[in-house]
Amino acid sequence: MADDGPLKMADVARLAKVSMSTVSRALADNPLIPEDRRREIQRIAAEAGYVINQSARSLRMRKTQTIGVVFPLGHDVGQLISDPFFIEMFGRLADEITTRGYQVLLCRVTDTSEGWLNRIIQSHRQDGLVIVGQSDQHEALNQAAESYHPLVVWGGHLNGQTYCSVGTDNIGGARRAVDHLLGLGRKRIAFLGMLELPEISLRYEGYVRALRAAGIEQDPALVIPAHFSFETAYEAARELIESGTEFDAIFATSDIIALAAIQALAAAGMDVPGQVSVVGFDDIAIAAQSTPPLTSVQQDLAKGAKTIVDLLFKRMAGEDAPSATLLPKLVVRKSCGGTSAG
Amino acid sequence: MADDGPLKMADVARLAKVSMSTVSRALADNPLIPEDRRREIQRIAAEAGYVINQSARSLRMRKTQTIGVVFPLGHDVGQLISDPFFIEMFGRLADEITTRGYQVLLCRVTDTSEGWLNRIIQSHRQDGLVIVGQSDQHEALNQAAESYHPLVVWGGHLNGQTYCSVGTDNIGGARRAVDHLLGLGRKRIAFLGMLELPEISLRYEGYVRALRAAGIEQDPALVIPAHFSFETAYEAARELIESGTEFDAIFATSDIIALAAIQALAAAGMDVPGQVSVVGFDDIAIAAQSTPPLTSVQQDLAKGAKTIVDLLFKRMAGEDAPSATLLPKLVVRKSCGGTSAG
DNA sequence: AACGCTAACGCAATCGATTGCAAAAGCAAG
DNA sequence: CTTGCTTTTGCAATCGATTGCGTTAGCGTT
Repeated sequence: MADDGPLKMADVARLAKVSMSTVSRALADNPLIPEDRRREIQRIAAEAGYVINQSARSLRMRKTQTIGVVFPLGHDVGQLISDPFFIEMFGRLADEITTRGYQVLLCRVTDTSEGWLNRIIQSHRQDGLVIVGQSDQHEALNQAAESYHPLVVWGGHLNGQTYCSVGTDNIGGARRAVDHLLGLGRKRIAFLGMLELPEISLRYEGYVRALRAAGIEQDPALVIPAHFSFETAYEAARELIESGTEFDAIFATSDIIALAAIQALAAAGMDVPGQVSVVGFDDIAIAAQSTPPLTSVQQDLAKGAKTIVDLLFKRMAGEDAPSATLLPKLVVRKSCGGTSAG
Repeated sequence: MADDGPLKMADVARLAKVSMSTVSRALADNPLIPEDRRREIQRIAAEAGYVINQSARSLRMRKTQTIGVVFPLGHDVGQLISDPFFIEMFGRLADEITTRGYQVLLCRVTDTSEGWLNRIIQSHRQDGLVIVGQSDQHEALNQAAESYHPLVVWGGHLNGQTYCSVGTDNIGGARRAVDHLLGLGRKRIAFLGMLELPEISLRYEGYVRALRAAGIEQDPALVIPAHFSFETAYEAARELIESGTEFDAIFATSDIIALAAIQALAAAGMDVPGQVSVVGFDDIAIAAQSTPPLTSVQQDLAKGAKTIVDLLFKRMAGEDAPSATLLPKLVVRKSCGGTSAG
């Protein structure tokens, strides 16, 4: 019984024959109320099926017990968050956040006009923000971070960056991947990815450095723009193949792009790793299962997510947490030939 | 300038030299305020970087512009939401929800003690709920639906169900899959899945009906409990193989389980589809990419998500939307032999 | 009995918006 | 200049909790 109308705290107070103040304090386990009475009130509230109205609580306390997770997608707007990498990151973040007793609000940004981030921040819907991927919003992030502290970004560490970020050493990871290909004797290495994205441009930097260190001249024809979706990446790879440009290896800036490239190569009758070696980035779960299994630069998402959330909570507590960089690891599988040559 | 302190509506009122009431109405595009004045006030607010505080708004309006998406996971508690099927469903739901101007709150239920659903509902953090998968909470759902209307469940349609659900015809889908295996001449068909979950038990029902219709006696030794995670499913398949029980086909109740089974079979030196045919369920993206490509019962998630959200919004508007069933489709690939025999 | 001190408790203000209702302003007709 | 009507505008109550501060109760001393 008594589960008809939505119960308010005043109702519980009436039931327990005390004031609202006392109920509020009792439910909050405030030691101002003697322990036995606290228990009693909690029991009465639970029995009546009473639950604190979070809207009211949030307003009064000026906190929501909620963390917003944002995927800017300044590029690829309106798309489903489909890349397994993002998805896994989201899952891990959700785990870390809920473990700490907070809720997760997914913010899909559909309107990236001037001030989009400020609009999210000022809505006060969340106590802190995780931004997954800088997209092309570096400047907006810098600006927002100036006055809003509880904010951590997953992405590369860029020049003139004032916000707190957590990310893999993109340059180093790419460098290691390309070095590996070079070690296998590959010389015409194609680069697939969108240079407009900061993280990708860092990977490009690693690619360039590896080539330079090996004394190999880089060929602009080998740098191909490719989005994160399977279809567009497949298309990009197909064009590379049909262009007639010679190449003996592909460094793809995400596993999805790598897998799409392998399919495109197979469709064109080219053997992987016989004719072309392929390396991906992220080391998502499917990488190990594909045919052939994919060599990839592994990002430790579990650790990344934990670091992000740790830093965020520090910042929410007013401390000033610094950015962090994770070390990538090259996982060698069959897609690039020799099991561990080089 | 003027982006230091969090602006309140009263501040905007002062800037615009009108009362708060007028600002509130202007920002809400209330025709009570003449259009030109509305525009003017909106401009002033935007320029000042003002954003409505959602906590306050939610409290007063008794609505949050937020939909909660819940993964009960009564089984497998504490796990990351890792199954690609759930993930894709989440992404599609998020798309449908944000498209309608609502936010998405992910509710990971960590405490399934008595009244967990009521606790979510009464917190008033959301205007409506989508529950993904009944888990083992059929009764709790039935009870909650009695007094809480804006709630739609993804899952099977069960006996004595009073809540609104959207789901694939599980019995029919399973029936079609098993019929296909039978058509290939398979007779010893193993069933991998957790019967405790309502949807899976419906798929079992389809499995049983198919066998019965073919006049084949079912063998309890062929029914193997298997969770949704790759590792546990792999273990389950390995045990089936090592048990020595003879079988020439596997009907897996999810693609992840099917993929794990294929790996386990390969590890045991058994050929798919030569010796054993395998069929999965869901037709997730990887299914087409695996080796061999997986035959699977396709669930149309895009349509499912749209239907769920459509029904939910109808219910939020007070209408009484009925449950819906989607028709599954068997996608035949190489993992079960003949390209389309049967 | 009077006093002092602490432990419990409740009053009422507060968080920041929305909105019913009444007042004010604007305008046309008499 | 009234009167009567419509269009604008603002006052003040409200949503449902939390909490600073003052009051009351309870108990031990002298």
